[in-house]
Amino acid sequence: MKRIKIKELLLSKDFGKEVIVEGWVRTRRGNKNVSFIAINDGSIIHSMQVVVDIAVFGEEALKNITTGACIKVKGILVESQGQGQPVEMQAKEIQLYGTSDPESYPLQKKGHTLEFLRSIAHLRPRTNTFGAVLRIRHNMAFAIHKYFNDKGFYYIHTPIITGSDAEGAGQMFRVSTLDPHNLPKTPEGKIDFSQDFFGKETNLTVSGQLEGELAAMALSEIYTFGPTFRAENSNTPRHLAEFWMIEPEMAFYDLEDNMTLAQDFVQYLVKYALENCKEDLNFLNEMYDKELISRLEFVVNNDFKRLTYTEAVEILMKSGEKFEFPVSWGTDLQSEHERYLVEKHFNKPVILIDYPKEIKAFYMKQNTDGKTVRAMDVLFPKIGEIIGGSQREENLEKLEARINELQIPSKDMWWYLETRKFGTAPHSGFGLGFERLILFVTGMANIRDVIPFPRTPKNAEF
RNA sequence: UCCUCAGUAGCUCAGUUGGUCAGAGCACCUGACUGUUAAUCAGGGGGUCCUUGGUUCAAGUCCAAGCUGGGGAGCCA
Repeated sequence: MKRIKIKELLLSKDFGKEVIVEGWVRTRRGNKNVSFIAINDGSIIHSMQVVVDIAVFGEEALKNITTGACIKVKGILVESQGQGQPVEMQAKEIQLYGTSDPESYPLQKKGHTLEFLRSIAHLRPRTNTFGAVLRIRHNMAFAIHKYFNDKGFYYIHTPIITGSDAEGAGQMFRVSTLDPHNLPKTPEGKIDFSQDFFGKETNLTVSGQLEGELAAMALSEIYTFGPTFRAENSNTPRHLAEFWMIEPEMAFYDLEDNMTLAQDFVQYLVKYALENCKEDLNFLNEMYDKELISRLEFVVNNDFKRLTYTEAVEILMKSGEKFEFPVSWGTDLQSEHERYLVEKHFNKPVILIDYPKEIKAFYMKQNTDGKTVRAMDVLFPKIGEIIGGSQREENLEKLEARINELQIPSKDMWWYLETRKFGTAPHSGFGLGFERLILFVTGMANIRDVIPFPRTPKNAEF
């Protein structure tokens, strides 16, 4: 007889049927005559209540069935006599797979702080909160592939090890097989990377965008979805050193098309969560954020406000709001400015476009005003920037001029520039931080609580 | 990296002007209870007061440095 997942059994009406469940004990309680075991197998947030007649099993047999233990139960599925669950199991046989010393098992029946759970990341998937977050995370990953597949986008695997620092997006993690205690040196005394594994200096990727553009110049509409690494010493609830990013890149899309896709994409994902993760969202709504579900519904049902950077600066200057940092055209907007626009002025997600070229990356399409570029940032309540993207500069001369202006070493970028040389095309794309999406969908406050094993400065445990 | 707050039992925390200050709740263990729902009730065990150094007759308490964590900022996704 095969086990049946608790998710399935809780919906079952096969009362009187003999079934098997396997899972981990959440709690056991009761008295001299009867014992109740809550067993959870992670298939759903709810546990199965197993009712044990102590006269049949004996107290000794139940002694090791403690919180955290793993057991197999064969029993009869019955309608629950108690409140709180529709069905329960009357135990006939119990097999103990693994004990769990209650003295040292760190998870209790009572709630723990998220900070403490981070220190036991190997066990926190066994909590209701992380079970919910991890199931939602899975559903969002699946929905991302489904969305793009249904739209005819192709999934491209861009390299994780890169030989170019093209984007210049902050500090990178070096990839090397050189012996750090005995580094080969060039005659000039510098490290001789020609002797390294790849014969050159290599790093972990900070973005798959440039390679994504290459694929879009052949397959029209593509997306990447992979790990991304930033060695920035960022200590905030919104940054990780290792995170996952989705980067669609589309030939023949202008910035308007790009914005339309970004909004449709995010709304699809949030709607997917509302429809497919109802039980987990209800739990998070109840325990962490009473406005979570209404906020998700609002995002699904309302267009994002689109406006230019210049318009945003005017709104901020006229707002009368006292900002810590003054607003002026040409400087990047501060968190407080973005929050004002999203949470106070428009009270909905905002897409800002046409930023000053000085504060944006070299590859963004230059506007005819000579001052701004076709950039877009999608700003969300509570988490700020969730998407950053742009229409790309497809004109070779303009792109090269910008590269020279910024003194970007273009030696390693010949292949990128050749897309503008051979059959260039208008195209656009954006990057969505996967964990930031999960933050928004789950209502969690810290990005370290939406990835199973967070990598942050001074922390690579587990 | 900067600003700021914190670190005392397995967890969450209290600990006053430096002088019975080693404490509480929960968890755990034992017992009671005829169906529990974070069960309830009674009892019990449990400590590197983050680390190092300093001030003092005396430091959980004051000072310095460091480590770790939270919040805010910057960088960004």
